[in-house]
Order: sequence, then C-alpha cells, then structure tokens
Amino acid sequence: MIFACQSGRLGNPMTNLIENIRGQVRCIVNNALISAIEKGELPDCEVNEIAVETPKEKEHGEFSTNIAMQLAKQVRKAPVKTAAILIANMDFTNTYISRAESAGPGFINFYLNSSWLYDTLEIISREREDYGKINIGHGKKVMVEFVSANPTGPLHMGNARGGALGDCIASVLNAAGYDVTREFYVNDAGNQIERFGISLEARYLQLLKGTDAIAFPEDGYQGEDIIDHMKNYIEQYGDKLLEADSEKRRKELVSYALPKNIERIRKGLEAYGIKYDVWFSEQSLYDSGELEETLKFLRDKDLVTEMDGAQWFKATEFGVEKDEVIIRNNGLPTYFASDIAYHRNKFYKRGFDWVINLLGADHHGHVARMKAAVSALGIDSSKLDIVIFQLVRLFKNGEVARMSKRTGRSISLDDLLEEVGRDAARFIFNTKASGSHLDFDLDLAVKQSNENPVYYVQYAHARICSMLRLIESEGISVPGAEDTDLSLLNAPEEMELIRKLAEFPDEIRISAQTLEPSRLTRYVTDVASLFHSFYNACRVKGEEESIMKARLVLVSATQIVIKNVLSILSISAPERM
RNA sequence: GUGCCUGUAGCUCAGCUGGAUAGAGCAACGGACUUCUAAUCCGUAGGCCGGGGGUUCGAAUCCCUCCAGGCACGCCA
Repeated sequence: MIFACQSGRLGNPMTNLIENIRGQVRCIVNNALISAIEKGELPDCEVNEIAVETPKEKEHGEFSTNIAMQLAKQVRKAPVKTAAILIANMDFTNTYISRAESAGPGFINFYLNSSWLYDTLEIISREREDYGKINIGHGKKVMVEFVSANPTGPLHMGNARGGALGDCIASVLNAAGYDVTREFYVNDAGNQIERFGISLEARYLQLLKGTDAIAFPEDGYQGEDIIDHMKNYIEQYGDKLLEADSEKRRKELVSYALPKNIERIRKGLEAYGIKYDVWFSEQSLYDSGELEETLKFLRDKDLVTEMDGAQWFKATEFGVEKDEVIIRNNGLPTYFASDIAYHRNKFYKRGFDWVINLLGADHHGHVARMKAAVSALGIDSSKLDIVIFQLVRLFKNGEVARMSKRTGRSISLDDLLEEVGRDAARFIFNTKASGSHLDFDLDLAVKQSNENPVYYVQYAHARICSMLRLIESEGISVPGAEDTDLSLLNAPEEMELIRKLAEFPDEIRISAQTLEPSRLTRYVTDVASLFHSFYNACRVKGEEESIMKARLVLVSATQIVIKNVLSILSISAPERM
C-alpha cells in the first residue's frame, strides 16, 4: 500500500535537517511511484520501506535510493528502466532536491540545491549549544549503569574504558532526548566484602605481629592499598582489635576501609569527568527486604529448584545453557541473586523504561542469565541492553603491561589521569567501538603532538577562538546568519565543511541507536580536518566585507559544533593552545 | 571441548539495515610558513577485507566451515 505524502521545507528547531531531507526524498519517490502506477507505466506493487542512503562518491549526489533495483522482480523491468520512469514522474516542488539521475545498475541519485547548506548555518547559529540535540527519546526514562567496580580496591584501566564509554553513552542519549540516570552499583555486600574483610584482618595482624605470624589468605586481595588502609588504621586506633574476635574485627575493619574506598572511587571518577546521579547500595537490597521479595516471587513462579543443598534459578527455562545458583548451600545468596533483585528494583520500583548495563568482556557470561532473569520477572528483556566492551591492553615502553586487581600490580585510574590527563584518556577510549579490543599506548597518549588525535581537534577549536578574538579586537563581531549573504560561501572547502556540520544531529541519532559514542570522536576529527583545510584555503580577516561576514558565520558555526561534540564527550575545548 | 568478541594498508582503527572505484589517522616519501595559531595544510605510495564455500541483480557486510588471537565456561563477581 502506498500513500501520497507531503514534504515541508525548513526544519523546526532541534530537528535533524538531514533526516528531513531524507524524508523529502522518500516522499518524492513514493509519489512518483503512485503517479507511475496510476498512469499504467508500472504495475501495482508493494513497497515496505524506501531506503535512502548517502553515496560515498560525491559525483553520485547527496542521497540515493536503490528502489528501482528492489522492485526489479515485482515490476519485471530492468532497474535502469524503472529508474527512468520514476524520475520522469518526480516532482521536486517545495523541496531541497534540484534533480535526480539514474546511475550505475539502477540507483537513483538526488542532487540538492545548495540552500540546504546555508539553512544549516542558520539552524546552527540559532540553536547554538542546543545544535545537534534531537528528540528520538521523547523523555523516555533510561538508566545507564556503568563501572560499578568492587569497592575492594582502586579502579583500573578496564574501569577507565567502561567509565568513558558509559558516561558518553549517557550523554549521547541525553542529547537524543532521553531522560538519563547515571548509576553506580556499589557491591557492598556478599562474598567479595567477606574477602575484603579477611584481607584487611590478615594485614592488620601481620602489621602488629609480624609478617610470619599469619599467612596471607590464598584468595585475598594482594594490593598495597589494603596494607595502607591498615597502617592508617593502626596509626589512628592502635592495636585495640588485636584481642577482639575475628568476626567483630573484620566487621570493624571493613566499616573503616570500605567508605574510604568508595570515596576514593567517587573522587577518581569525578576527576575523570563522571558524575553519577545515584550510588546504589547492594546491601540496601538485603536491608529493605527486596532480595527476599524477589526470591519469593521466583519461588512462587516455580522458577527455583533445589539441588546439592543449594537453590537454583531455572535459567534453562529461558533458553540459557544451565541453571544458576542463587542461594548457596551455606544459605548465603549469590551475587546473581541480588542482581536479580536489583533489576527488579530498576524496572518496577523505579519505573525505568530502558536499562543499559556496561560490562567488561570478562563478564559476558552474565548477559544471557541476566536477560533470562529479567524475563522471569515478567519484563520484556529487550528493555535491558548489556553493552559488552572488550578489555584493554596497556602498552608502555613498547611492551604489554598487564593489569590485575588481585596482584595489585596495575595502573590505576588515578595514575592514568595523572600521566595522560582526562581529555586524552576519554578521547582515546572513545575512538574505538566497544566491541573492539583496545590497545592503549601510554607513550602515545602522553605525547603532546600530532600523533595524539585529541590535540588535533582541540587545536582546531583554539584556532577558531584565536581568529575570533583577533577579529573582535578590531571591533567586528560575528554577524547573524539571517543578515548575511551566505551564498557567497561556495568554495569546495566551505561547502564540504558545512555539509559535515549538517551531519551532526544525524550522528547523534546513530550514536544513540547503536550505543556507540565512538562515532562522535571520528565525526569531530572530520570536522576539525575540514576546518583546517578551509583555513588553509580561505582567509577570513582582510577579505572583502561581505565574504568575511559569511565566513565568520561559518567559522562560528564550526566552533559551536566542535564545542558541542566535546561537551558530550566531557572533553575540554580550550580557547588557547 | 562449548559459547561470546575480534581478524580490513607497515601500525592503530572506520566501513550504518547488504550497494557503485574499500576509507581515515599514524609511520614513509615529496612539497607549502613575510599572510587570521605549521599541534596545520597539499600531494605520492601503500590492500587475496584471515582462508574456502554458499545466499543474489550486488557481499568487507548475511549464512556455513576452517584457521588465528582474546575472553568466559565457579555454590567468585
């Protein structure tokens, strides 16, 4: 079934001009198809979606469609013929499209009137810091839970990648019109806290009675930070726990060290540019009874079975390979049990429409069972997205530097920020897609040279600021786009740059839909590159006034876009370098 | 052994839901500063898209299989 449709011209504020024009192309094709069918030039046919894509080659126009090839079978005509018939039936009135041509095996290419580029500049200068924002989220409540590292030690490189990724996913979704909550799940209960206590206690006793007095437990946390905690504790409180019974001693030591660790994590992440809306305590699920409620819910649904003295969640009923223990034979719930309660809380207690969790690749086994658990709770599991990011391999002095929390011999987030800096770290972690393994070259990241991509982008911004400063010092300010003759911008370098600026809202759209903010670092690098080319080809200051004004609008628009992208990535946009 | 991720230029990576002649940065080579910031620009060179089958108008992209690397298969998280 095909319906006629209409196409408007200028986008409203906060819209995606490219998407609008794509809509115009769809309408034109759609209407041409109806017209051709009515005239009997083509047989009646079914079209579910008219695909509009962007050709790689400039010669192929701004947009193209493969509709003629798609219809080949149905209409029993050579695609090239169908394309010709469609083109003959097209009406471009009131659109940005100037002409359409058939090319290659049957593509129809669309060429635009350059007014769309000038309209782009008007939109940017009107929307300013809002330019790029779209509203595909419609205020939907989404939670992004990320890092959620065990508070038993410092953050490492894996957390650093997860942090940069998660924070940027959250920002992108926010720019796409979602109501986003950033959350850190604090694992302050369960087995690892137990081990944390044992480790602290062992170091405490070793410090007071000598290293040989007590063996350090096999599965304890080896990190220096554990010893440091106990040195500080002893300095402050002496040996008052020496005679206490072990359980009480561990509890006391944990309640001493745990808040310090959490605070250190919070501060580290904040220095990294990450601010959470919620720090959610695992222990609170025990205290509030939600864990019990959740287990009861599952039992009532007959989704819990007993075996070998433990209780298992029947994950196999949801297509997972094996069932999972939720209550150990010692009676204690597993991490998985509280995670189920946690997700019940996210969806039911707090009403999130969409939940995104970031997990390192070493936890990917958790995905299937968590989705199964969510289904078991009666929630559509497509509302839970788990983004798995591949692990980080750290290179220093040309060789691999291993990271491991257990041995404590890792580069922490704090070290990273000190050595590399927040901007470079965040940029580099977002240059690769989450599914790609990431080699982090410390030596390169530290370099303040053209080998380091973050400076390339920041330099473009600083350069623009410098130009505007100089021009403004002569009493000239950036004119409004509406009272400038933008059609004077017709050099290839100018057109290319504007075209790229026009893509920004669509880049946000795709980044949000694919949960891949790494698109944005590439995008902003392209913007910077086209700007540098423009800079070398065209002068602004000293040009004839009308040209200078038009170029000032372009330069200012470029600055806005670079700044907006960097702001989403929480990377600074320096005004001088 | 089973499952997930990855394999594209010398290196690090893009390539959207299958589209037209596979891209970028770095490294290499050759050029451009009396001019708004040379942390820049312009140009050259560089490829069995891991191998092999299949699906179709059309495959780096989808399916199968094999090879290589990473990760996971616990009553840890």
